[in-house]
Amino acid sequence: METSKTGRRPGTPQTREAILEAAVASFVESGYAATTIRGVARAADVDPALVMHFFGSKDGLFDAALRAAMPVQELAVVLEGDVSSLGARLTRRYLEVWESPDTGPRIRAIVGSIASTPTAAQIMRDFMTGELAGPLAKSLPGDRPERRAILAAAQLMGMAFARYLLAVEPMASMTTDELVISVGPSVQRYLTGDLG
Amino acid sequence: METSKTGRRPGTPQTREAILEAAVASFVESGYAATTIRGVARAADVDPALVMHFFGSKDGLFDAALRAAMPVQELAVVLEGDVSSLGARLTRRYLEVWESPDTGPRIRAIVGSIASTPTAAQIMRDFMTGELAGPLAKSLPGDRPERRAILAAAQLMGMAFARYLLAVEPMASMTTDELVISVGPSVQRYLTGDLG
DNA sequence: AGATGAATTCAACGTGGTTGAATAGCCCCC
DNA sequence: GGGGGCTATTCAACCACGTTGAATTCATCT
Repeated sequence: METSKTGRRPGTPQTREAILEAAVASFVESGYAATTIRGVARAADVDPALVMHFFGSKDGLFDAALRAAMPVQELAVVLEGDVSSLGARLTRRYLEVWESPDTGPRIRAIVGSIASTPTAAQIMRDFMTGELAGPLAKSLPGDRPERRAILAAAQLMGMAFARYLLAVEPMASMTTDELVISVGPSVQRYLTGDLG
Repeated sequence: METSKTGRRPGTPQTREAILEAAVASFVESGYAATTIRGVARAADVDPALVMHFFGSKDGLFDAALRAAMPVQELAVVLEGDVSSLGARLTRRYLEVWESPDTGPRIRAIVGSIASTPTAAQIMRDFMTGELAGPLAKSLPGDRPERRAILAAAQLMGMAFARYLLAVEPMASMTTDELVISVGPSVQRYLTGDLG
């Protein structure tokens, strides 16, 4: 007899994971706009409506695909150690996250999609406050630690934005060490210096 | 007789400008994704195909609408005066551009659309190098002026990104003066300080 | 065995960007 | 002063996309 087309497939369904995997790949490689639900469905060998069934909307898919994949990856590990050299350590660690082959592309996909999707801005906001500035503020000795932390985070964002998204020269071709030496002290000033 | 539907309209055609105006308004108010060629055409009381005829594609329309509208607006005016306090002046001027009711929304529209459209990144790159870092580098006394200028520009971008696009706290609710006092010295360090 | 619920597909709708052909007004040249 | 060519303008259509609703099949619980 014919293999049935519609209805539930036999066997244990891990289709949801397959869809997510295909979605992450597409969002990372092609960005939000160029990623289509139909394309993801095709890649996962599945009907487009099934993607909707699981994730509700294209935005929901983006959310599920990239929020889970955000690097909770031990950015806080650099907080241990003396705070007088935290600026350099933090700058270096941050650069590593943007350059790592698995975390970097995802971050770029999220940051690049800000304003096209409402979720992207929310993910980024959650990351900056919850993941970066939050823990950072807790380990700062001076006054107004939240302000210090967010100023440092903003400086790091700007550096990454210019270097990895815009790839503007001569920022893009500086070495990591040069960046740490150049930017680190500014970060350090936000963390422990005089803010007026 | 009937007024003709198709063919050229009588009178001097300044339709192109009307389309551009409608496009700027829509891009600024609604962003790139939510702006539709059909909607712009409707607002300009014109057929969608005419928009294509003039601007080639949605991306071309975006380019024409917002590149021309970018603030060549005297960012270089702050370059006059002593370079020892340039950091503060530049920071203040930059904030003004992002906060001005006519330039601010346009910049936000462009920056927010990066990666959805290839043009947005190009516009932003041109702005950072040609408009900001370029003239800045020429008026710097120290070594590696291009690097100094781009580091300062990146710092300013990060501040604006966190404050105006993400609106992350406590960055969004700081006053302009507080920002100038906090961020100005970091910019100053990039311009004239020791970079290692 | 029957019922319930979840997984899966199909077909369709509406909208959006884009295209190709067609028409109508303007201007230049003989 | 009439004809040819350029440009502005519209119309109709195409195709891909996000999304929806009903239908079907499988797994599981009672």
